[in-house]
Amino acid sequence: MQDVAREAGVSPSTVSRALHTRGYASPAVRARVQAAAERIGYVTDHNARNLRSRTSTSIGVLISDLRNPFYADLAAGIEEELRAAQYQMVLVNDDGDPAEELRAAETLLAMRVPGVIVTPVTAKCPQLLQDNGVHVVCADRELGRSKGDVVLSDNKAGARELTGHLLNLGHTRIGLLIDETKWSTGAGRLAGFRAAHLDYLVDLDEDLIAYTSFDAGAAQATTRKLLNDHEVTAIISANNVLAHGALAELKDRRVKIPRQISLAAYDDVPWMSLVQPSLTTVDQSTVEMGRSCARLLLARIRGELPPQRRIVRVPARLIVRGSTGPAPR
Amino acid sequence: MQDVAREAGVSPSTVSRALHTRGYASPAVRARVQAAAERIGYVTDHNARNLRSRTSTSIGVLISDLRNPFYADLAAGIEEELRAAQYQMVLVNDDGDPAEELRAAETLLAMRVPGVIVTPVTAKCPQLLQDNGVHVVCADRELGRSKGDVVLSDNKAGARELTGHLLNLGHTRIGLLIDETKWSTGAGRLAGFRAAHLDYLVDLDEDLIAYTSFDAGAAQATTRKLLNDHEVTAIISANNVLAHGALAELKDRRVKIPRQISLAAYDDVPWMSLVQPSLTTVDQSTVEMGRSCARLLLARIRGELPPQRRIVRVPARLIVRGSTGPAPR
DNA sequence: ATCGAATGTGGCATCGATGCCACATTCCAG
DNA sequence: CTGGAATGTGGCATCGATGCCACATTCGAT
Repeated sequence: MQDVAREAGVSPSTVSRALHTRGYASPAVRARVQAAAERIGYVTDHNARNLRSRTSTSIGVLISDLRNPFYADLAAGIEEELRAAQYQMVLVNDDGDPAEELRAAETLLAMRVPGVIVTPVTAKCPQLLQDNGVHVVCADRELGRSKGDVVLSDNKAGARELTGHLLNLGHTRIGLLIDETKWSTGAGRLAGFRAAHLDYLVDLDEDLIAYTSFDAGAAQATTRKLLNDHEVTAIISANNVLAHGALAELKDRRVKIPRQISLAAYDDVPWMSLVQPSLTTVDQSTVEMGRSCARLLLARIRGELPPQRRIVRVPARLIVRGSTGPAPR
Repeated sequence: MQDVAREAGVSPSTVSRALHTRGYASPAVRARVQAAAERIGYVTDHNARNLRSRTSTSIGVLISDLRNPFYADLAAGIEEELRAAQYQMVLVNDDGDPAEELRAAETLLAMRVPGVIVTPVTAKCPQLLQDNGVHVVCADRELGRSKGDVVLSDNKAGARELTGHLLNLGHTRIGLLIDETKWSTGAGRLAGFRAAHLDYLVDLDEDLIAYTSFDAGAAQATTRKLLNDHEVTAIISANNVLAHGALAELKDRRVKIPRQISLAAYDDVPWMSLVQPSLTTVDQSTVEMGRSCARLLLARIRGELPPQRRIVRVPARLIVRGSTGPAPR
């Protein structure tokens, strides 16, 4: 910047004003400075600016697994919105590991980011960040009674609609493949599943709720067990990973979908419309969810929001495709 | 840091040495300083450190579309390796738009990142970065005769093996669905396609090379045209997006795969093993490719490499599944 | 006992951008 | 024609970490 000042024949202070802040600067000087900057290829040093102004335009994004299209879409939505607002995205995978997550949070603190978007694994992580004055938006899930802003899919409504769709087709024994119910995500989907049974006055056999772990292989094994031990005419999987496992098992068994068994999933991802038959799913508008997170966070950073926490519920949409049909009688 | 110094009863210089650099610092003082830092929750300010040392531990990653599993896997591999080395990933989507790409490059310059990994859209972008002393690794493709390091899938070998597999099954009229051949990626795959025909002494009908654009819808239309205008017994699509379009068209036509037509694709992504029949593909080890990029870049940054450019070719692996079979006679 | 090396520690300038304050110039009103 | 506001511009300290240099202390060797 010194160089630009020399080149333009003004002081560094003036250069700063001319290029960035909206302080006094005559049009003539402004033009001259800009020309000079252009000429010598000057690029502002973010580190210096950040140091001085005690902030940064980088936003931390902490997710579990970029290879899962759900997180990838979420990140894509976030990035899109941040980029439009001239912010940068620092992306960290935590692999669902609390230790990694905490380490990442510390790194982001060191970077003095003004905000972080996180799909939290542990409540400690958002806590640590907030304690240090960093704005936090939790995405996709809520841990216990947290304090900060949060953006969620309307899990209960979505699962209720999906389950209702199957009940309406005459299914009365529907298996639910689910991995966790401690976080709001799983809890909501389970609640929706239950609610739909109430809506249709169908008794819910608790044994048909098959708990598994967040892993396609495990989901396949659990599906196998479910099918061996119980009579079901339909299966709902609580997310795209579990759907993968369930479908693999049905495929192995050469079960006719939906003639013998209907299959449906929460969280629509591209492959679900490519398989034969294509899967009935709930689209949770993941990209839009990402955008919402970013918009909310930016508004918070700019101080445009009242202090109380905001909960954004992104509507879920049922997409009926070929994998669900009338219950075999 | 001042606070830590006061807390520990030493000077800031000593704190710096005790915590970070490997200068003189007695074990006693070092321990005392660390305890003090811990107590008041001190976290190094990266901005200050970066400013002073004229560098940064953030690495820029410029890709076209995070929602495409290819790029997501690439980014995941990069992030994994960077994180292990205590670097951060600043991820930017350029949507394949040269203007966005250039804008992103400027932002990364402003951040004073020591290196960037990019799937380049324009040669200008790596050029600009290199001119400003930033190390660049190009991933997945090479533009013209570029100067820098590059990590590529062994496109020619992979495509040759895949095409050979089909020729070996007796197919003599194989359609190739491809979007571009100006970049090394498409050029390599096309070259492999040709080479295989030579290997098997099969005349290649140039009309069977169907040029389309990087978009599933367009690929579907192009596939339709290909099937309408020509007799083919097999189709190869040059990447996962085009495969999506091709499969959609075959599905619409209720073509029996592989009885009537065999389908194969370059770039294995998860859905390809889920569809019925599952697709024969070439796995380009995308995650490993990402890791390679990061390793190469870090080595470059650390000055561990000789000056001449390095070209890493990641082996591609043919995966034969159910979508390819003997040519109908 | 004395000198010089070895080993720690503090002082201070520095990285580049910013924003406050002071100062210079222009301009209009009285 | 003069005083004071209005409008620009430069000087300087500052953000926090670093690394050089100088200095202080300890220790062993002669």
